[in-house]
Amino acid sequence: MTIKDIAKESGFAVGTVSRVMNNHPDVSEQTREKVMKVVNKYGFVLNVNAKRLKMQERKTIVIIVKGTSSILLNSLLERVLNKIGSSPYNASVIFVDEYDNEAAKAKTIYYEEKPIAFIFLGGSPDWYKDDFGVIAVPSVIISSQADNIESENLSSVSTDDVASSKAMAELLIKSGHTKIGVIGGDLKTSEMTRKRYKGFLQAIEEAGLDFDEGRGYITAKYSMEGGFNAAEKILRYNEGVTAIFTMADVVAMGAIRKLADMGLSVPRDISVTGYDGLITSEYSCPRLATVQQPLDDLVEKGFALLTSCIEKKGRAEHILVPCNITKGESIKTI
Amino acid sequence: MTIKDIAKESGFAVGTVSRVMNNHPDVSEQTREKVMKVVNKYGFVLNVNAKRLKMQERKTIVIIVKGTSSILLNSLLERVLNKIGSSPYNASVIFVDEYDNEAAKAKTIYYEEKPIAFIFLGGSPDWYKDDFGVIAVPSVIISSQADNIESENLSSVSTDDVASSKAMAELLIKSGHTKIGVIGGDLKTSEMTRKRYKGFLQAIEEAGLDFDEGRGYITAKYSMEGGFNAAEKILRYNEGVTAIFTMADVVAMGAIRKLADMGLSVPRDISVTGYDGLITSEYSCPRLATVQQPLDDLVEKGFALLTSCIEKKGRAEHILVPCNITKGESIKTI
DNA sequence: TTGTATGCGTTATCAC
DNA sequence: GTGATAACGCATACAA
Repeated sequence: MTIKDIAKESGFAVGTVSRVMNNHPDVSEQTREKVMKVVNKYGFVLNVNAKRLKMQERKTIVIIVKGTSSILLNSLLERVLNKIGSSPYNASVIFVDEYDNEAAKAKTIYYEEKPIAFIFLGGSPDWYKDDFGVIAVPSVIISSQADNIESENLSSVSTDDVASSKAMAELLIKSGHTKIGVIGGDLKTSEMTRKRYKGFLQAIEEAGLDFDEGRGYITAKYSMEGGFNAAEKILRYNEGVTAIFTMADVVAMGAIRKLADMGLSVPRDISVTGYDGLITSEYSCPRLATVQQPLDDLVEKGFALLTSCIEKKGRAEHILVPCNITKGESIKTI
Repeated sequence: MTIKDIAKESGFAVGTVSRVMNNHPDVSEQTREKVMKVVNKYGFVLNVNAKRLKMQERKTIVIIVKGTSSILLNSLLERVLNKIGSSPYNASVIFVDEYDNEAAKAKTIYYEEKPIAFIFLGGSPDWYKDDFGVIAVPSVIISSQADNIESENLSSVSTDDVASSKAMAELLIKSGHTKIGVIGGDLKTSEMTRKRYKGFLQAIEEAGLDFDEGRGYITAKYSMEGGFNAAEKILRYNEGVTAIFTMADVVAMGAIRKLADMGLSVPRDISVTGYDGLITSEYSCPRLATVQQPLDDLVEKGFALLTSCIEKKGRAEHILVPCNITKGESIKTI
């Protein structure tokens, strides 16, 4: 069933049918009706491949999500899809593996699909240095900073990891904690981890506290399992710690679970902080002290930036949005 | 940049370039190398639209996910994408809104994209009755049962909700609970909810217990918030309940949070059961008694069924896979 | 082994 | 307002 068949059956030419299908104004109401009757009769839909080939269509925004298992990224994705749904563009979602190079993947897609723009959800700006060069369409990284990449096309909207992390550490310090352990990501590979660590260290330093970078920092995967395994090490290597600063809510939850297994109650025996502000953090027992990622704001600003780059040829920008600290119930004042 | 350009620069004809690009055997090694050199020079990639138009390509499996916010569905999606990644097919992911008619959406996509198959993640078999008729490609619903739809193309792989639910209720009863409240979904719209309720009622009946269907069943959204709001009602309407049977882990978690706010500790003061076996249930405090959905098995069988339908023209089937009950720590023996 | 020519289904540019 | 026709970029049957 092609436009040709519709033309034949309705008695008009293909050009006319095409005009009807695309709602062109220069076709008589009578003709439109006749054609539509045949179209509806067969439930005919235009062949998108032919259409796209012909139109060199560029209406698709490709969303590249780093890993499917992150609750945070899925929340962002949900919002982004909503945004795109009520825009003239359409979305194509690609999931790349946790440890894959998403910029290289984007490059392939860039050539193959010729999207009008890219949205990256999560991801490591480090990749982009090498691979982003050829991508000549507006792109935005949401939730990771990319101000160290000098590309005319790549924007980023993120929270200020250093400042937020520092604020959370300060809350811990203000609550009387002086011996704090940290469970974070891999400092070698994750820029985000480095930033959050930096903020933490700034707070420690400004408060004049001690921190043993060798023993006080435990590297873990950003997962419940990661937090679970790391919690024990924190206690073993750091006698007298009264608080654990983690770099993700999931890590905090894993840690809290492990502590409970060790007979330690949060916050009675030890305090724990999270990061991200997942919905779960509001319902966990205890409610988590966490850095609230402003998801709506992030997506709102990111999408606005992207469309401005697409339509008005605006320049790429790097925006930082502020975070709120949620105190929760997982910090004890001592 | 088209194959024409590559042809011109490499000194061969478009046909030859095409054959090189598609790894046809009947092209000399020398020619292949020369062509590839030019291809690599520009990072040239074939235009997928032209290619698909020409080949009438049907290699795409469309995955329709019901809502982005379900952790369970995202876990399934992750596994399905992995499966497809190591198959000759490629995936296209579509998210439909929680309350949308996914079968109608599938119908549109069916006409537009002409996929070779559909995979539905979650969803309400009810829709399919009306809208599935026209979809003449193999499809499988994973995690929801569809044995009441008589379509030659629609398979389903799911757990036996009635049996699993019954087993969970029996565990509760065996632990000494006789007055149990239920927090479930909307019985009017959700077949899954009806099945889980049916299993629960069977256990109650076989044990000769009483259950007040009017006051004992509280309808809630499948979310933490839903469970949070419903928990209080359960207690208010049912004096002396010692256990709450919920139909999802997220609901259980919301309920547990509410109970904690009311000064009630699980399982000391009241027992709570979940359903789904989310990773979170293993790390929550307390660990949740839950029905473990065998995600790997579900996806494995679903994909096998689908490919058999695609390739060997096997018939659609409705498979039930068994669930395991995880006891967790949220049930008190009384 | 390689080159040439045709058509996939659509849109847009002409004519009429 | 409508009809004819030339592309869009590719794969392939056929010719060389």
